[in-house]
Amino acid sequence: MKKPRPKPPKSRTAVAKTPTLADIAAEVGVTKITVSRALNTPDQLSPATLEKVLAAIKRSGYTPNLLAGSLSSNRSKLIVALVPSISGAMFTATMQNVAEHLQQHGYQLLIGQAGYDDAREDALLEAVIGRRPDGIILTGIVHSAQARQKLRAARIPVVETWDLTSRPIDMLVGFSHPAIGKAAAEYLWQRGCRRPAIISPDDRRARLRAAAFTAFYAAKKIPVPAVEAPAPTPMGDGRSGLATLLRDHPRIDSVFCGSDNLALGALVEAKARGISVPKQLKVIGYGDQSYGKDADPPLTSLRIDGAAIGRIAAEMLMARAAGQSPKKKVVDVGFAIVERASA
Amino acid sequence: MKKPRPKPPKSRTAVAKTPTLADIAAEVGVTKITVSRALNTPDQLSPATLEKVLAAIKRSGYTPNLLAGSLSSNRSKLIVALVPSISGAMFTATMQNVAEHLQQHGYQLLIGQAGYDDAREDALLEAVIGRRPDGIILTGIVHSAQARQKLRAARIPVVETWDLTSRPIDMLVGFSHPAIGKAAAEYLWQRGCRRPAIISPDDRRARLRAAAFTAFYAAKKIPVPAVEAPAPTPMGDGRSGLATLLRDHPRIDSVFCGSDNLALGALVEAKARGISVPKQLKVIGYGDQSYGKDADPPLTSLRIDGAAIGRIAAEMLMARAAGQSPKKKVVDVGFAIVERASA
DNA sequence: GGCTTTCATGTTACCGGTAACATTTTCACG
DNA sequence: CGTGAAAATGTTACCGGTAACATGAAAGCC
Repeated sequence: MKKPRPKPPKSRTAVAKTPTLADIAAEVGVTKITVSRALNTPDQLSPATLEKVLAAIKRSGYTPNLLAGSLSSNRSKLIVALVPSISGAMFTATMQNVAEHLQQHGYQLLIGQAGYDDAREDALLEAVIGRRPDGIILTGIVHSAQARQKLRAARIPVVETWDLTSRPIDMLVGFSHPAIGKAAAEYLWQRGCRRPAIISPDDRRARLRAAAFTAFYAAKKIPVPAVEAPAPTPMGDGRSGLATLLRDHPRIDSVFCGSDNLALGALVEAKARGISVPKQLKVIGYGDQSYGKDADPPLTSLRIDGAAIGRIAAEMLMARAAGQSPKKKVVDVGFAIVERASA
Repeated sequence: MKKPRPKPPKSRTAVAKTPTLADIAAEVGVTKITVSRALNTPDQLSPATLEKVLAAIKRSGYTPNLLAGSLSSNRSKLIVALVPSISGAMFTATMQNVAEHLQQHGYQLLIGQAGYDDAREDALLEAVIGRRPDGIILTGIVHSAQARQKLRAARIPVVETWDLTSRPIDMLVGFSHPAIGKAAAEYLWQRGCRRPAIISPDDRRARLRAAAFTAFYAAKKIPVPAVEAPAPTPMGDGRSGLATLLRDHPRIDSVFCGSDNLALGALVEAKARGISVPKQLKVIGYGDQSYGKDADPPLTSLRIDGAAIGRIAAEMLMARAAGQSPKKKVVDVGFAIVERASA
């Protein structure tokens, strides 16, 4: 049986609200959908109507509620990227490129700071998925099984970056960290270094590089002393890191640094102690930051093409948005050793 | 007259969709609102029901659609911060602090990159407002009249930061750039510098500092040669900047650098030319980045408490969210001169 | 001129949640 | 054991848009 109709509920917002489609429509004397079309598909309207509607929109200072639009259309025109730290200069080029590419397609990029800590990543991912972006770009690969499952269940295109795995959640653009560690080791080995050491950030990817470096020398029965610094590593940690190494292992002849910042700090410390680089000590960095070439001596470093990562990731997402599936779901952008004077 | 009822429209999404509140509710045998309460106000439910619902949620991998929730409740639990560049180390501490504070209150921070270019800021702001965040943090003050009007019309709490104005859109946490330029000039003047120069990024705030610096010396009839570099300024621009200055004005005795990066580059260039710092040339930076103290010589710099800016901005927004209005709508966090060996 | 197309606009339902109020159940207590 | 208050759950409407289909007006065509 029909219940008696409840009395009209009072308006939820007592104060003046921001204008909506309906307000504009009423003012112009058309329906909501016409106003919607004026904004989204203007060539579907007659020039006269279009002009009237746009004028009213302008007059009222109306800003479309994208929450409502996205909910209805199931498209948010929003891509979310998660980075470990917004300060990490490494990812800047990537994000810059992503943002530029997305902009061309009318998409917006928002960046979330995940931290280097895995625990928080899960919570953040949940919140991100909840906002139903049209794509998610992750720095590094996701390790929590639950997070992977949720990402898959959400059916949102995902690009993992800056790392490599044979089983990505969806798509991937990255490179092999172990390959970098090995390349650095080979490079130093060929230049006669027999007593290398490592100064490394404590994040997972840096550890992969360090482990591969150590493994290379271990195969030659050479142990590699190492110190770790909490990411993101400031230059000062490179100074103190080298100081620690020299105290415990005064005869080291080379340092593989897990970031250019650390390498720069090591250079400063070496200079302060009168150790000549590269003669007595070879120093090699990672990241090839722009300041490396201005260091004294100029820094040898491992270069990653972060811009390419961003460009490719964005292209993959845009392809998906257009309904295509990208030719390759996994792209390895590789790396290069930039040889300068420090090693 | 009632039109004939249209035939039931076909489902909009043919493929399997992600689960919704209704799905969970049906599975457990309760209504949507009960499931909603399980997530938002769990102590309103009986323990038995709560457990059943949560189990079903977990089983299904359900992720709440925050678009729908925000639309309905008019609260998004989202704060958006716009920074000129995510690479700018200056804003990192601010964002870090904002993120931490917000997290404690269950809010999420997303960062948008606005660029140093004003034109784009308007478009980005429009998109941001459209997502109806519960607060907006801006780096710098907004200058476009239209953007200011839209921000006001949207009734979203806004905090402008890193600058000062007597007429903020809403709230403000910052400091005076001209005061900094003047302080730097006084500092150098007192140390005997009579032929200063400037290397500055080309963004608006840096120009304010440079202009005040120049004005101080102009009052003493001393012209100040200056070079500009496009923001964000890498260290290399400091090198080339000093080189340019020395070529055109070989007798300068001090440089006020608009960023620590530039100052570091200037130090490198001076050293390369055998110019002794601070004896022949005093160098002063801005930002007091962590690497400044490891420079050779350690860098004198103007320190801004970016962390405090972030903390206060977050507190202001959280106060607003709680329905209070903060005691002070404008906070000047000031600055300090950190004296080291370079000047 | 009548008929088919195309163009411009409207109607209805729905996206997936939450607010506000209503109803039912449970529990304490005289 | 009845009664009133508190606790648990339900009902209805609505947030502000867009999809899909419907309809009326203008235009093309033989």
